[in-house]
Amino acid sequence: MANVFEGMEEGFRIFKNRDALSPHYIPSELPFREREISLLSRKIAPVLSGRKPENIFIYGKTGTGKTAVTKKVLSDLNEYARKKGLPVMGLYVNGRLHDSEYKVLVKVVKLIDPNMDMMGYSISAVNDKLLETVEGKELRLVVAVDEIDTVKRVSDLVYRLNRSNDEISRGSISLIGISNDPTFKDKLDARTRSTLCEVELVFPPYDAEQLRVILTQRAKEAFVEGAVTEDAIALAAAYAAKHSGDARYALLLLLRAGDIAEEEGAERVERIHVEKARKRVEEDIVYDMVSTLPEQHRVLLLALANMVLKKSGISGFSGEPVITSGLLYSVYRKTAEEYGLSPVSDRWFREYLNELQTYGIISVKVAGKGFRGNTRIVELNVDPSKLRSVIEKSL
DNA sequence: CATCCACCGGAAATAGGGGGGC
DNA sequence: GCCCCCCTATTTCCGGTGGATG
Repeated sequence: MANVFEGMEEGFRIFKNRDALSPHYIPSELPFREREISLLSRKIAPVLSGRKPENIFIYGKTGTGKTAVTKKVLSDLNEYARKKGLPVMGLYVNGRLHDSEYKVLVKVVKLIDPNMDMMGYSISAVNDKLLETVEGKELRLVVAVDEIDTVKRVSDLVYRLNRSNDEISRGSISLIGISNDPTFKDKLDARTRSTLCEVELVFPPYDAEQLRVILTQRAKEAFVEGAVTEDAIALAAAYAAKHSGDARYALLLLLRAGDIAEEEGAERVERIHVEKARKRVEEDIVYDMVSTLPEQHRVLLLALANMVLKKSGISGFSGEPVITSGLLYSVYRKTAEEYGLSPVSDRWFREYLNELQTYGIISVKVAGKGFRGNTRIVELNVDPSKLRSVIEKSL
């Protein structure tokens, strides 16, 4: 019998290193972010000479390089500190995965020393452990909390970490908060805002030309030489520029175009593959947002998607149907029951709505005139039919 | 203009899961 | 194993809020 792998390398004539296009890949060079990198590192640099850096707030739309820049700067910081033998540590925590003051603290302790797992201990025990460790080792920490807007009761976290500096005689803890929600800063109370936002850094979206350069650079790493045309790259860049300059979208587009070219057995990635990739990328993005959500959130979204598709709602001024929260709640209840789930109370439903809004999947605004009282109108920010198919598959 | 309605969101109460100490 | 502690998710309770209604 012939070797089962016979001829299989044929499939790899498009990609050389597919990972280079993945959203998690951190390239060694970040074009058009030199200014941000140098600003951020300069603001952090005092930590190397034993002073506590100011807290930093980073804001920018998705796919503007906030995470990549932060990770790059932190990893350079760690490398430099290791080389010089300095007790300096840059830590990265994702707020969506660690969405409470408690979870962030536990994660920070675990990042300092992977053997320390404080899960289950009281928050004050975790905090004491953290302070004791920082003081004992004279650690100077820079803690970056990505997607900080998804952390519940952020102000408690910011306040606690900041106050820690007063309670220890040696070492320090500085914060970097990262958010893509433009309203997040306004939602903070004045004291938290002035604490967290001592320094602010805004990341602008990329334009089409910049995206083209970024894609070209990544394509060099990702594709076999000559396996992608400049045309295809330019088109992907143009689409992404329209998509609010989102580099992640651009990379995903090229990745999917490559997949499609490979599936079709094409020699190289051309414009047509980028065109075809668009649909799949839209689904990828919806899937990304939805797949990690709890069941109840998905049911709620399914109910909403169905309502949008059926256009069954209450008519506003202009006569076009709008979906009020109360109406959505009753549809959600029915949907939940259809799937054999017990629906949550209306109070918790409102909490879900707010969470989904911070995730950016839906928008909620007060109805105002034309509607009774504090009624809010819910809008879906993604394609309803794609959302429905993704959720139905997952339930 | 008083009252009603539809919903908002804080606070307290409750259930449950993880963990230590003995 | 039992008891108590802490965090988290969820329910229950309830006092707003602001436009609609008569």
